[in-house]
Amino acid sequence: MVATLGTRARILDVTSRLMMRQGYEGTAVKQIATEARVALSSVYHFFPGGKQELATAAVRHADEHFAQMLRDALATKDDPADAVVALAWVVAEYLRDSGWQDGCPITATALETLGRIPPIQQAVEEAFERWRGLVAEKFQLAGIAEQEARDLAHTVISTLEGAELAAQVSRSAEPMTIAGRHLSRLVNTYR
Amino acid sequence: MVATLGTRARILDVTSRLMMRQGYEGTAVKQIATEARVALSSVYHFFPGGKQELATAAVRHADEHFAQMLRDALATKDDPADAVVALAWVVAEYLRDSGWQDGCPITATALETLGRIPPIQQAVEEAFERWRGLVAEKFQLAGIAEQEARDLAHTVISTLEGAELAAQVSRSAEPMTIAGRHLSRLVNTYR
DNA sequence: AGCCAAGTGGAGCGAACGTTCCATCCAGAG
DNA sequence: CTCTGGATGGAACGTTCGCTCCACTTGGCT
Repeated sequence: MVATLGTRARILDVTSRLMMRQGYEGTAVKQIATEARVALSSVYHFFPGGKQELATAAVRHADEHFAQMLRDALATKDDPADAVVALAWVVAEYLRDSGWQDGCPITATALETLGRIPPIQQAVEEAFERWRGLVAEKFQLAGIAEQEARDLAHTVISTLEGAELAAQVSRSAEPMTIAGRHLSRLVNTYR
Repeated sequence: MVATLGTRARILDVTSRLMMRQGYEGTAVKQIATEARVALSSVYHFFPGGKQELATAAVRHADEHFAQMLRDALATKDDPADAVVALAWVVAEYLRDSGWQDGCPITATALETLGRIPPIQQAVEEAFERWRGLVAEKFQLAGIAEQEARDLAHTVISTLEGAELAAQVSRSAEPMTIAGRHLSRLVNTYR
């Protein structure tokens, strides 16, 4: 049913965008319904588990979307150090284009619900694990040993995550470009 | 008036702790008053600007507290690479001791209110700037050039920030220890 | 044509939200 | 002792929250 998929997808899109900017508690179900041009009852029709189920699904939705962005950015360069710089650059563009309003799509929701809404925390954990996996895979293909590649991926994701926040707060791409430069330097020490 | 100072300080302590764990929207003024064992009217007596003024003050309060922790950790080692490892270690201990519930005291509030409550955003910006300044100062004292020290401080704070989140989500100190190791390696490439 | 399930619209629930108001309390100044 | 102003306790405000319910419309099947 095309209309069904369209409506459901629209709800998820709006939810992940709003929760990215306002967090979990700061986003009302009514606002989601309004901005998605959908009846409030439809939200509960598609997500009978209510706000928690909706938020969990939105985290997974954003996870896939962000992972695709990472894949595309990593694929533009063969050299792992160059790829990391490209990663930082793509993310920086994405932040700037939103007027520094958008950042990591799940961080705000994650921080608010940590230890209080387990299904959301698990979805966040899986998202981070997937993103690290993409980076680690790139490093291994470039000849970096498995354990080192995994550890590097940890730091790459952590650093980008923190730099995103710093860039948003200061409304400047500088934290991202600096992070990209330092990360590529770090990666280069492993070959 | 000792009691007055005590009450005000108690409100700020509770507010910063609650907002760290639940964010801005997720923390009710009534809950703050209850946990601080203070009358609700007292909260508005000390912070006539309401929740926004209270949150702004709480961010500044947490800023000072966290800065002191950074200062202490940095002072334990002379070598800048060792100091960064100590930093990561101290933060990791702090996270673990809270059962992975506490993290950076201002990140959750910052993300939720970005671009929507300017005074809070400014307080967050000043906090990050202060923390970076402490790290940069340490690097300069160790003979690293000013510009390089400042850039490194950017990445150190960003990486620790991101690693904190990863550690909280995965309930493991591993992201912090990996971050510390990589950051010290990065710092060592600058001498 | 008749039917059934998917999806909509809108009213309404109790609870919790931020905030206000004011009577009261109490320590220190005169 | 009285006076006074900072601080408190408690009730109450209008609004919004997440969520439920149900009559209704709609589009694809037999």
